[in-house]
Amino acid sequence: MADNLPADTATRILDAAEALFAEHGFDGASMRMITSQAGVNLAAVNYHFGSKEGLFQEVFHRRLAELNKQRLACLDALEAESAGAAPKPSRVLEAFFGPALEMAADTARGGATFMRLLGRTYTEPAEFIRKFMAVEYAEVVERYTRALYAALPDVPKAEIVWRLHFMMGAVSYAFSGIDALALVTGRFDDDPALLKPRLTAFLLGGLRAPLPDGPEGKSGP
Amino acid sequence: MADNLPADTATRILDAAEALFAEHGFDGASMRMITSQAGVNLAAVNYHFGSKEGLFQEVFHRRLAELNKQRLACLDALEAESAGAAPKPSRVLEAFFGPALEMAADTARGGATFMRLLGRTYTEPAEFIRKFMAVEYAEVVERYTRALYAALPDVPKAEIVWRLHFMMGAVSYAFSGIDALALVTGRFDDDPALLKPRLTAFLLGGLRAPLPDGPEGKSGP
DNA sequence: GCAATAGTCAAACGACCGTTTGATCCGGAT
DNA sequence: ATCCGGATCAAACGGTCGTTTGACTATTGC
Repeated sequence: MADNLPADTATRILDAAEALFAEHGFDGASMRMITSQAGVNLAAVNYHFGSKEGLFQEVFHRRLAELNKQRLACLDALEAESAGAAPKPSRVLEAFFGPALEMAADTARGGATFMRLLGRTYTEPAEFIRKFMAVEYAEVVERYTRALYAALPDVPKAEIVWRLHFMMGAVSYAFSGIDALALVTGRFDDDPALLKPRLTAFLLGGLRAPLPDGPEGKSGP
Repeated sequence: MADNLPADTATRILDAAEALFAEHGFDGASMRMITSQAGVNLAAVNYHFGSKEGLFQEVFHRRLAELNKQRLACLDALEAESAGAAPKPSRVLEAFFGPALEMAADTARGGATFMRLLGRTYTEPAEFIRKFMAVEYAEVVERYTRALYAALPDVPKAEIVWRLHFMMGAVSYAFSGIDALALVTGRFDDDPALLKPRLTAFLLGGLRAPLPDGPEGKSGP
């Protein structure tokens, strides 16, 4: 059951917890499952992370800190490149979802596992989870909503917030990837590398869709 | 803790379970929480539903059977109306997501609660859940994918399946509605009745988006 | 060489889990 | 009046949960 690479005890716990939380959820993955898969003593989790909740938070912080740092760097580069002018919506979307999609494609270092976990965690309303997710995402969401406001001046801001909401739903669902559909339609045999262009095309179409009530309002270029 | 309306014992259990599963998940909602909220004896669940899993399945079957019956009826009506010709994509989408959105707006009779539960359950990979979800959805998905193939002859079938996948993600995420975003951007003060036009506009934009790789392919009218 | 510290370990803690049991109640058929 | 089956009930079952304890080991600083 132990990992191939011994590594640090805390790291082995984080890796095992990431995989088991993704598969069974927070309540469904027990401390004994986690520690035995990590090949460490049961008490090690409480020693290194204080509690099961502390472990859960650290599993997320380890990945999200890196992911959101990349997202901010991408946006910085994009804004520097188009000095002063508003970047195109497609570029903003790519800056936001690109790093996540790359992480989702990284099956070797556990990125894919984490994105599955992230996808299913978005829909879990446990309070301690919502709390630290809000903290972890605060800066990124703030910067990107402002970038989208500038990129889509014709679309009302409230509409943009909603659509960002919808987009994150589509993405996290694509990650959690349990394929409720695939169970019915038969498994996709497609190359998973095709997910990125397909998803971004879909998201961009939704982001720039005509406004609901009013006339056949146009939107981005 | 007991409900206002005494009603049938089995029904009271189903109502309480629906709410508690939505809030805490399958593992997080215990039998004792459910039965005490329903105001019934602990053993009543096993007597009426056999097991906790049986209860969970029945919570879903009660709502999904009705929901999918409506969806099939909507599609029947749509196909009868446009005799022979392929219905417009927007009409197909409305037939599919309309009943779900109406149920989500029904806060009085618990429909909204169930749709939150449904949203978070899509991302839970527990095997017994995936099994009966596949059974429950089989006919509806089969009929609607065929309808979308006909409605969007220019879009490759694989692409349509993917996009249906993305759309269900956006919708279920909108339902689970814990508003990971709202935590950061501040709560939406908007009328929840505006969700339907906003969501359908977004979905239609995504469904008819230009294809990813090839030329600037057009799609539906 | 020795004290101090960080890490690991087996074992146990009380609490809660889903399920089962057997007694008890009750309305309708015999 | 009696029996019967469905429904409800308090109580208990064996297990598993997250966490804590206290002893033991290895490493560090002086």
